[in-house]
Amino acid sequence: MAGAGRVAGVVPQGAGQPVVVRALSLLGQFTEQRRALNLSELSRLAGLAPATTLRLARHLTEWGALEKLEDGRYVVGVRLWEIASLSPRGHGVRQIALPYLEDLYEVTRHHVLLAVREGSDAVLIDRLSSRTATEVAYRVGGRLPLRTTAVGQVLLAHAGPELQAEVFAQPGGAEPGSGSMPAKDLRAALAGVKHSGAAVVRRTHPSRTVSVAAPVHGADGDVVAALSIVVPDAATPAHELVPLVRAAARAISRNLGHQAKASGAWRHPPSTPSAVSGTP
Amino acid sequence: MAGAGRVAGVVPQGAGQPVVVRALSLLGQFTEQRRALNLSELSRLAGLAPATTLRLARHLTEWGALEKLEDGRYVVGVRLWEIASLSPRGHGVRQIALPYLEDLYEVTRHHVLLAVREGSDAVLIDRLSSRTATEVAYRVGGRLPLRTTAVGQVLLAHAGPELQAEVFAQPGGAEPGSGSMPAKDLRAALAGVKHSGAAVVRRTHPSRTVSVAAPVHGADGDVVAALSIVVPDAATPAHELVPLVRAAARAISRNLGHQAKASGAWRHPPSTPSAVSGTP
DNA sequence: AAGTGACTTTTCACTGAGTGAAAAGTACGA
DNA sequence: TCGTACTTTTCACTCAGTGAAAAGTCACTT
Repeated sequence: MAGAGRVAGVVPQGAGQPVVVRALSLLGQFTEQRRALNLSELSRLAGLAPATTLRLARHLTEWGALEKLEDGRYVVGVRLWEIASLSPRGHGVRQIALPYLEDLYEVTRHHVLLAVREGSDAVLIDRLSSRTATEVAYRVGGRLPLRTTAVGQVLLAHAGPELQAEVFAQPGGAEPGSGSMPAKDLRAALAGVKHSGAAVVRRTHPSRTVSVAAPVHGADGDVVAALSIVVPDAATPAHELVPLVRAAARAISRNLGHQAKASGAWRHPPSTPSAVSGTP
Repeated sequence: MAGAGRVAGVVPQGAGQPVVVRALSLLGQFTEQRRALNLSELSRLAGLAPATTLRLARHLTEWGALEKLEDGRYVVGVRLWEIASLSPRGHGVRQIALPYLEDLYEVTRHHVLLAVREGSDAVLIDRLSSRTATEVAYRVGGRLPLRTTAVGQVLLAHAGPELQAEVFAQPGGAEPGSGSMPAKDLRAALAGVKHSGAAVVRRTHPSRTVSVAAPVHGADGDVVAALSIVVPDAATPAHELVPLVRAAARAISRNLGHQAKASGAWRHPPSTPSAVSGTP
């Protein structure tokens, strides 16, 4: 593959990456702000030749990963959404956690968040919010920074040292309204998070809020997700929320098979379809 | 690409399909029952050589479409889930419809479903259910038949004639508890659905239920989704539910930009980020 | 009607990315 | 120690994928 057109001796290929990755990178160009892209946008953003982009986009469309609108633009397809709903760390934890999130929400009537780690970010898996609660910055499916959010700090505190080092090395601190925390302070904060079993983060933007997050453990003891509640500052003091959030997080962990005679839970659905698989 | 190993003149490749599609077909092997697959299962199910499967699975993993567990098995990754959450017909309609689904649920306390069409099936986009409501057969992200479900009949009634023909040609009728409807009766039923603006379907399995579904229209007038309520038989008579469901469906349609001076809605997020994009 | 600019799609000669049989490595149980 | 099943590496072969260029399409402008 990869030719130089008609003239010989020209630059061969677009990238050193395999076709499959290049095709997937097209999917990666879609964002919250850019939910529909035309061919030239896709081509430009992904850095691929138009002809190549067209062919790949067609293959993706053929399978259902993309859909083509009548105006020629492409959007992410339902088929992809369908497959993605099988993601254990996506809809999987969500299904198990949902009832507990609802309990927490019913009791407090504030925002309740569930997030998992993906690379050096957190991804928001679910959010319950009343229309009257304070404004929140993040949407389901969106990414959150690890440094400046409560869920992020919980996930970071329990992550491997390599990841922590990577995050510390990042520029960071640019998040508005959270006060750019010096690297040393953050390291200390993470230690505190690990000991206390909860992270407390204050923000001033987009509104004055306090977030309290706690870790959710999987069957093997790893931290697989973080649960958090976001309340307006000056509401219930944080130290009263900590036990509430920790208790809910523990309940979810137990349902995931944590410390429960290694029942397998969502890590072994074929043998024990008890936990994740069912329709509640 | 595609070689015959060392010996010359042997069958060349695994399939006539492009690499990208073959890679995506690996994703397609994951189902509700099989959320984690090892290499040989993937290889066998997809009909690809082990070496090829390994390479493709690695590429998918590299990008995040798959994740590899410590036991060597693969699962669908959060990155894919993240991208899929940008699907206008997936999370897109869901976001807009959710408040109305909630209203319907609050008022009736029965199952509320939202589904879109994907190929010759319906895909369940969202479901609200109390723990006390009747049993339902389907899960979010799962597929529903078009012939035998209320949402399916709504989607089918408003689909193009080619699709209708295709569905009529299928074996069908094998769904338990819905009474295999003769093709002619179904065709008549669909006409009724189109006129009355609602589909009513009775089931006896897994429990005795009545479903009432109504169409949701997009900005351009097409039916983009179907909304339905599922109540135990002998509860509120169906004819009383029809106006309720239709009203909710119309409210959602309006929010999608239906008949509202072609505001664009979710089909044109870049220009008018009003509807789908926001975090409610 | 003819011209302009931007986008999509087709064409085609070239070649290295992808292929899969076979072999080697790994893990587990008898 | 041997046997079985799965994962991973190797490697000679070649065709699927590539992208520059050209052609087609569409919406505006003059």
